[in-house]
Amino acid sequence: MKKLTDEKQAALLEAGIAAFARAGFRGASIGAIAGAAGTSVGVLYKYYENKEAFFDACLRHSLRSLEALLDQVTAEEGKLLDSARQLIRGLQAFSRTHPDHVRLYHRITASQGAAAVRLAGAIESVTARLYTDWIARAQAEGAVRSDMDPRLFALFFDNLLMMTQFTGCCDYYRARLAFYRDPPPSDETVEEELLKFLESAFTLEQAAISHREEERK
Amino acid sequence: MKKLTDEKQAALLEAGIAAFARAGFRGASIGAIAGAAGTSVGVLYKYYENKEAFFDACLRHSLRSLEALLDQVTAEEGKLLDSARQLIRGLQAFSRTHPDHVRLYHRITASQGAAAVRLAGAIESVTARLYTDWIARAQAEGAVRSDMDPRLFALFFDNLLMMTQFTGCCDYYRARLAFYRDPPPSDETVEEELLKFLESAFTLEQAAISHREEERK
Amino acid sequence: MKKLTDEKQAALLEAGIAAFARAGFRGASIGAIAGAAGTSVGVLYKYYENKEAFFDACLRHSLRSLEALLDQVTAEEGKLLDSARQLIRGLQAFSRTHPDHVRLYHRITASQGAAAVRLAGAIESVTARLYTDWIARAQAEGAVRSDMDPRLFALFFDNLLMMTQFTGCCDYYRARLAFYRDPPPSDETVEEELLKFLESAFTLEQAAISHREEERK
Amino acid sequence: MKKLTDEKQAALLEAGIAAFARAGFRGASIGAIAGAAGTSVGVLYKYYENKEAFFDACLRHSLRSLEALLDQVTAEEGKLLDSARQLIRGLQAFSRTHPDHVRLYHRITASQGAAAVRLAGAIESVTARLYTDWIARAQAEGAVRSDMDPRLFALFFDNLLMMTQFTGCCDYYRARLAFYRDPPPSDETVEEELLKFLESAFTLEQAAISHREEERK
DNA sequence: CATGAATGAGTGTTCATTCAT
DNA sequence: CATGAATGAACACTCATTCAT
Repeated sequence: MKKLTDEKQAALLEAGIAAFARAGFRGASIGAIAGAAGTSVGVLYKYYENKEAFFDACLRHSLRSLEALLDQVTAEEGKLLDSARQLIRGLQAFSRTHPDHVRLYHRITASQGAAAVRLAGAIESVTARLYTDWIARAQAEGAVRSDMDPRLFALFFDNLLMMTQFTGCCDYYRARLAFYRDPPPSDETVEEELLKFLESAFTLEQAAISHREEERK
Repeated sequence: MKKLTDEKQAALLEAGIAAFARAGFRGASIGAIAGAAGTSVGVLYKYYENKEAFFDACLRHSLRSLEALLDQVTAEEGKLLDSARQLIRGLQAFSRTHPDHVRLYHRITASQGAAAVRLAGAIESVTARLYTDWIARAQAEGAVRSDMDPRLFALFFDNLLMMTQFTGCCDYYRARLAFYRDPPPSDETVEEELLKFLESAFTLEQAAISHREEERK
Repeated sequence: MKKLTDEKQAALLEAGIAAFARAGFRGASIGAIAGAAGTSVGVLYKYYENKEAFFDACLRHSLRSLEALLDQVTAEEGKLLDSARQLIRGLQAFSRTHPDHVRLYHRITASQGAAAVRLAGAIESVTARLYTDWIARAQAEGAVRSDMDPRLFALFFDNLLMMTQFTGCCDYYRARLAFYRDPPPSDETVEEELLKFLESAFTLEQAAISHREEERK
Repeated sequence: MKKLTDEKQAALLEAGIAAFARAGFRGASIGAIAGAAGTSVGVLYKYYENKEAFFDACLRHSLRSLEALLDQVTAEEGKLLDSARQLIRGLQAFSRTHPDHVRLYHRITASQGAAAVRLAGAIESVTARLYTDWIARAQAEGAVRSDMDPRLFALFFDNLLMMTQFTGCCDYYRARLAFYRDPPPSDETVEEELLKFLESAFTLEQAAISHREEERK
């Protein structure tokens, strides 16, 4: 009986994620979600106080799957760019298998107020420390330019990863991509080019400095 | 009374932008918007056929201010990074003065379906060409590494700019920033570090190649 | 200036009659009526306290044109059936030239409450007396069967005239006619048959009585 | 609770009939109807897609009771005037027990456009054939004058029945009746006089012809 | 304990009515 | 005195939430 409950709960959350991702908070209907999950609205309201609480639960559920992905990548220590490559591939795969989770994640970033702040903490506290550590360690090893703030570079790194993920799932970003490259590039091409971008962004301090000095003359 | 019309119209659009940014298309209430603008629903429906038409008008109004910014930057031809600096500063200023416009823009990117595609066209067709041209020209001049796809690098460039803008306005991204740097960096610091990031990402092909070759050994 | 006002007033009433006849009280729009009459809503509200008052005025105006028709027929004294023929022809002609007036008249009969009672008085007090007198006089002259109540026969007579008129103008009754005769009969045929119907209804007392007595045996 | 469903449904339809009869389609308020039926708007919209669908259901409900009456009269074959007497009595009783149904029927006859035509078909296709057949058969049997168009006489017959019914229910027609007979006649008197009227209208061809010929001399 | 019918507050939208110009 | 923009009450309709079964 308990297991049935867990299954129902998972079904509700998945149905909720799909509905909220597709139609947004207001556009999604509690009745339709309960129906899609094979239960009734009454059950949903036994577990969750109201629509907002259920939405939060969907978000948290969605984040848990992202966290699982990150844990996997974090486990294997390696060179910064190798880890980045793993991450990019993992996120691209995740986008293909769980597009609704990504779309919902994107919706989170649009929410305002205290809830947004709380949710940001749930996922970003991990990645921020992880990426910053990666870069700081690479910096200490001399593999990455030293005249930069590892925390902000970690942020830029994360920014590029997030946008790459959104571009794979959200209609707007997909349409936008077509303005840059039509037909759209393969996952492999994006991976390759993004790594190129990151590689030279992270390295090559001396040349950068000399380049800048030349310009100033 | 006729003189007031223009002011009222602007007030309606600003109130609409704020409301749509906060609560999304369905979540925003026409009555509340009219009230916030100091008018009545009837006036709104004199100008706009329905909620969707009003939403479109809000978007167009919002885009006009962004386009004005782009025009300004486009006007002054210069080095890629100088233009980038202008753009970053402009967007940061825009985020400070029109946070709701940025939030609304972010909302749009979360929408699904045909509307999202249409909107992407309205906004991105300009920037995609602009950035791609910048980078391709810089590449031709030898100021930018040649072993990259200018179109995808333009996309990454735009990605970083968009995220920088969102970070200045959206609660989620602001909270996220705090995990990377608390207290948050000043606009100037972000500008400086982002330019560093871009500069080395765009330049220094040889070093990048040699660096990669060394790693492979 | 006074004349202009009278013209405007007439234009308003005609526009109102057309609109109310077509769309009913709620369906007709004050703004559209004022526009069709070439004036503004303000003028309408100078003359009439509200929509209901204006509707009443339209009804009264509509009745005045019917009264004019009746006065004309009443003027020429003659045999009952000759007068009936005049009346039928007059009403048929009126239906052709003023269909909206007839439709509005039909709407009146659907209104409820004190207003309906008041309006009934405006027109029916005339016809009731007129028809009753006709029949009573014909009865006295021996031209009409004597074993009937002239007042109720006058009512039946009026009923048939009203329905004939409505059948000429109102969509429902026109469609209904098609179930009785398709293609619909000409005005002349209706006139002829209706007179036949009335003629034998009014006359032939003896035969009627003997016929009834036979049945009872 | 399920048992209540049928009662509530009937209550809704009756409340709807009363409201539509009083105020017309646009004038009647769904909220007020639901309130009068002792339920909420939500229930109404569970059963009916929209106001129009509910209006149609009210009409159908109303027509069912009329059809039941007609079926009853049709079942007992008999002399034309006996059937007419049954019909008159039935309609008078119907007017007493279901005045709102009759008022609604009268409203329908005032509607314009395609809806009116459709409704006319739903209602009149039955009666038109029934009455025409009656009269044609009576004509063949020699019980009714032969020099008339049975279809138009059936129409006049129906006209008189309809007006008799309306006179029992609609304020306007009731007030009008008072101008013909005050105090108003009993149902029995109306029945008696109307049958007299119909009887001689339908019969006595020879006398009619001779009467007419005499007049022409 | 699950269900889903009932509720009714809230939405977009219209339009009679007012009143500043 | 005419105008028609502004008002806001009222409507059809939806859907989160409750609770009798």
